[in-house]
Amino acid sequence: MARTENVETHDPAAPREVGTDDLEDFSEFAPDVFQRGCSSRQTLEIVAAKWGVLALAALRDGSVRFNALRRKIDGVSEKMLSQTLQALERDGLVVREVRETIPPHVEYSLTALGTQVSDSLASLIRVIEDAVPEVVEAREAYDARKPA
Amino acid sequence: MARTENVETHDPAAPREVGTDDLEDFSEFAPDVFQRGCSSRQTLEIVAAKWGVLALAALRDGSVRFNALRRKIDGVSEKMLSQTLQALERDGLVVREVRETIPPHVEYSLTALGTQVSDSLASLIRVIEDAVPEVVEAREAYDARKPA
DNA sequence: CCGAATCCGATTTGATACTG
DNA sequence: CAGTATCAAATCGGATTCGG
Repeated sequence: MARTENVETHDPAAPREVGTDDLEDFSEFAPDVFQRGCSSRQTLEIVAAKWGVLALAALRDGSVRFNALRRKIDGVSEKMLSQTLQALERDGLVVREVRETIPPHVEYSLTALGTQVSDSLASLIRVIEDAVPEVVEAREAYDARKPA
Repeated sequence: MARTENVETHDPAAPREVGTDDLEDFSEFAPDVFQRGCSSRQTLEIVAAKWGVLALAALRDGSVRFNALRRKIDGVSEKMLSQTLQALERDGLVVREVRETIPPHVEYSLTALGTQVSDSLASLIRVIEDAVPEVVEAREAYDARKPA
């Protein structure tokens, strides 16, 4: 019974929206993404969250500033990008470097681990982008079968 | 302004929770996951959704029945698994085969495209599982820096 | 200019119950 | 067995506000 006791409906003092689950620590066991609570599953949920893939992919170019990332990733809000980057930084996939200039200058880049992950994602993205015609066709066929 | 006019707070008659965005059709353009509305981005959001990765990974073993998938993917609800599989089927990554017996017998398997995607995901998962010790350490360091 | 914190509606999620 | 329906709760995400 190490689950949270936080039963307060919608606690506003909890800025823990992306990838900050606090289930049990499974780090002693063989990592298995299929087991919930496993660290690897937690990391997967951050990486494979709505903005995680795109953030990691966008960082392959090298070091990128916050607003440059924001512009590149169409549709992301400041809040979600910020949260996503924080979660990725916490898991050691991304580094955040602050240059104390005026105006401030913050750059994000990949760690070695982040680069490995990003490489896998790049291959995933390539497959998906190349498959667009096929996917569109599949969708049309599916929707024709199930118009309901 | 082609966005939905569905302003009714929480319309229960809308079973469109996974991967059924209805933005514009970008299929004429060069696919770019960074552009919202692009088909490739829609597919990515299904694949890289909370349960998409695990479902595709779980299907690498071959043809699997619904409840077997459900047992393998710890924590998934029937509803989400069902929605995820439907979305994946719609995009042509998964095939659903029904055997009209009593009791019913439904098997899911990967298409050729689904297999390609799943291969990328397998590599991603391997990286993440192998990195668990590193990630756990990174988390501790991060939390020590920012206990607030 | 960079980004974090707060507020709050909308969407997604998941337990449970129910159907073919 | 393989889902769908229902509803409450959690999460998301945009707008705005605040701080360095």
